[in-house]
Amino acid sequence: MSPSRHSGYAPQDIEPKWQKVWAERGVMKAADDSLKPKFYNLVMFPYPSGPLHMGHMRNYVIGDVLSRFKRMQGFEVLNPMGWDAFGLPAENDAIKRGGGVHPEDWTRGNIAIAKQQLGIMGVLYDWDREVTTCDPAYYRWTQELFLLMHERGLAHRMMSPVNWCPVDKTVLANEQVINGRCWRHPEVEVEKRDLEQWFLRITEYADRLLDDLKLLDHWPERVRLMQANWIGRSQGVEVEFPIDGHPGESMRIYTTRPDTLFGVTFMVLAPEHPLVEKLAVQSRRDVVRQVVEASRREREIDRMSSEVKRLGAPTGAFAVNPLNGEKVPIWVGDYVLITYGTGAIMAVPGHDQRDFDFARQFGLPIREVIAPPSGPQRDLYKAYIGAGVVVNSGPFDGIDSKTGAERIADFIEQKRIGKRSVKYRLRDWLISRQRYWGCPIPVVHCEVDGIVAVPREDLPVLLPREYRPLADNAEFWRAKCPKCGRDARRETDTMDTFIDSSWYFLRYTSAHDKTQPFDPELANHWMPVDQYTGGIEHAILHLLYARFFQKVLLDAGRVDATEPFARLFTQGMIKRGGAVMSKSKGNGVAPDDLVERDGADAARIYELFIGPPDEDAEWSDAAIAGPVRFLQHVWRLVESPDSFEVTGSDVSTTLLRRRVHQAIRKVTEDYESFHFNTAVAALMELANTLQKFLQGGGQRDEDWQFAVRMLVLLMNPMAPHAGEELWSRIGGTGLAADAAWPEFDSAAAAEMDVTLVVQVAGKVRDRLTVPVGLSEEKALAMALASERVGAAFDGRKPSKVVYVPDRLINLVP
RNA sequence: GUCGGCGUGGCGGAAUGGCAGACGCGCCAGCCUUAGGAGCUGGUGUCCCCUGGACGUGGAGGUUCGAAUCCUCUCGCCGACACCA
Repeated sequence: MSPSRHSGYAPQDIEPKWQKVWAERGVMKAADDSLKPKFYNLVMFPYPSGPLHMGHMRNYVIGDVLSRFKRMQGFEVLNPMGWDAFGLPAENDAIKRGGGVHPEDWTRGNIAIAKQQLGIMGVLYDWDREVTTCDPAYYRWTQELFLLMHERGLAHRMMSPVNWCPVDKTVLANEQVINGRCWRHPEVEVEKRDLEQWFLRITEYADRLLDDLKLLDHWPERVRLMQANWIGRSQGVEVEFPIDGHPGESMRIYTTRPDTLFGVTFMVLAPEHPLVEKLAVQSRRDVVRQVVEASRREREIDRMSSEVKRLGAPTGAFAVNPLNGEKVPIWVGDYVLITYGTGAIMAVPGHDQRDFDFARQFGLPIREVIAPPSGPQRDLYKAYIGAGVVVNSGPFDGIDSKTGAERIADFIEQKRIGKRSVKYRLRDWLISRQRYWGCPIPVVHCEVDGIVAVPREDLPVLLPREYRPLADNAEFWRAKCPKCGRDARRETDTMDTFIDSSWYFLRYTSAHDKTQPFDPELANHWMPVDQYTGGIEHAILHLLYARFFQKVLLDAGRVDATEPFARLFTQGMIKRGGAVMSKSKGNGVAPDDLVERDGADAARIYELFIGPPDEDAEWSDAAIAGPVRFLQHVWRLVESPDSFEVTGSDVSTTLLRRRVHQAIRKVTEDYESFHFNTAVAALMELANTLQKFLQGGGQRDEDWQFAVRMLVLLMNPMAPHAGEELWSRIGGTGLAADAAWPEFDSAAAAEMDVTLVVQVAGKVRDRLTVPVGLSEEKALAMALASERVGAAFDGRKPSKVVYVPDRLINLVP
């Protein structure tokens, strides 16, 4: 059934019409040379994995509302769109279908569908700037940026343990490892193999990535916190422990608690630590090797439980505590990570829970060196990890642990047995993927010259059309060394797709540049992105990588902005049936069906009205009726105001004017602050006021015309098709999309009378209608004159009066 | 375990120190109507001695003239990270 039957509102008729007009007139084309202030509005580009559902669409609707709003406010808006088109799902899907579909065809097909879906939702972009990361015209510049990283010493090859499926004989991405098993062969455990991999040295930027978070005061606090935790800077001390009986050999450890150095009762090496083999005494070698092997396998299996039994064995060697000369045993233990700090620790079971558990399990001694302020009694089941007074620590006894940590660190540096040091949990970024559907890494391996970059003029290194691993494609990997001309082997790894998305926002600023990744002048004109909108799932990786790229490009003199995204908004997910809407769960709502039944405008408004956009929301199939009725209501108000019966109401012309100006103020503020749900509510209220005005027999004079015009313009960013149609029907000049945003008149918006709440001891006793700005004396007199209040005081004076003008008066007896 | 977020009618939510429940969904009653899943009017937190009043924002305490809002503790749900020395 079409809603048109009763209100005349027929979205199916008007929506395609205006979509065509917007496209023909290039409404969302951004001019590089405009005199208007620029506004770069960016929505995270999608991975085209299939048709979009209303969960995805929320993001694009929010972005579109903002673009349209900012345009009407007089900004030159850059609002581009593209496709994060490389990646595993394309290959997985091809595999699922027996290899029948080429990843590229699958991807291009999905792009075409998604693009069409955005179109029918009335979401506009400057499609002239469209980028697709799997286009050679794009990835050629991804390769160029890789070369830039390589030249700057930021891209390097290094041995690294990777996940290896023994059946497929291939490396797996982390996402393809499920509970330590291959996603396609759950019967076999994944192995760790050491392979040479490409890394980007993001750790060199750890400090700046952390410190510059302070500049991002328009980012959500929690995203900044997540990034700070991910980078994980800690300050501590590295200390050398000489090894007993191995002159010249020492064990370097890192600790954030130098105040506990006198509490060391043993040392632990990570199983992968090179000293393990060297130090293990003959009689211990087999046991130690067993632990190393077992922990190697253990690593792969989900270790969610904190009650895991530790793996460990003594090496038989001893280290000497450089502070007190004590000999302590060196163990190997699976709880020490080779990837953090020095891969070796001093164990202080008295004041570290993990060391405590290990000591308990293996019967190692525990010594107290920090006395808790609460007294000397110690919990036998856990370590005391708090601050206190240093004890059993020779010359440092008696000082508080915080000062003690500094004194001992000073002492260590004076004696040259160690130094203060900063560590990060952030690792270098492993970007190699042994996968077909990705951007080829543009280097060649030559037996004589080693790793040689492909010269820029030879870019792009084209991904062959033939779908099979690049390492198996001799036509691809057979190459000549660019330096010496000998036969060489082309790199067959492709890049992590997060690289493609780390610079796409720069490409939009000059999407057709044939000589460079982006034109620095245009990039500097548009950057930074004024508003970036996307899912919270990208709070860490994508946003960190993009910030890293921006800083590298800043250092290379290619961009001026320190940070790429000035303002960030992370929208919540749409759930249905309690689960996040997704293709795999089959609970997605297709925009196509909604558009057909209720129209794009109703679908858009419902998505905005569903709740605060930064929070998750539960989809209701029934609740879209509200937005549908709202649009019909507005249509009827504008197109057939005579159809409202005059039944009497008290909405005067003055009140109508006032409500209109209040709505302008409210809706403008709500758009600015992303409170779209309350913006919709404000427009619904305005429509209800217009109806009351008609029912009160209000004349359709200038004030009425003004009210209608404002209603249409205010709703236009959210319901642009109905907005355009009504705008043209009421004789608006040009497109509503190009109309100037309404300004409110604060005098016209001001109320004459307000409701003053009268409280006695904080309880509401009466409500008085009083003029704005009433004096306290008059308010008090009126309050006491009130029957229900006067009775409570019976002629006595209140002991206290709290008066909040235009709001309330509270009388305390 | 660590960090963070959220708990308000039957439902989505509004109110960020000042009238709790705006706006909408659903529901109830009525009107109109050859019947539409339309439109219009009124109602819709709980309870009571019902022109009024008491209680009410997960729970317990606190600060304040006044708390959904701030503080402490606690319970529940969700998310991120997870042996980071």
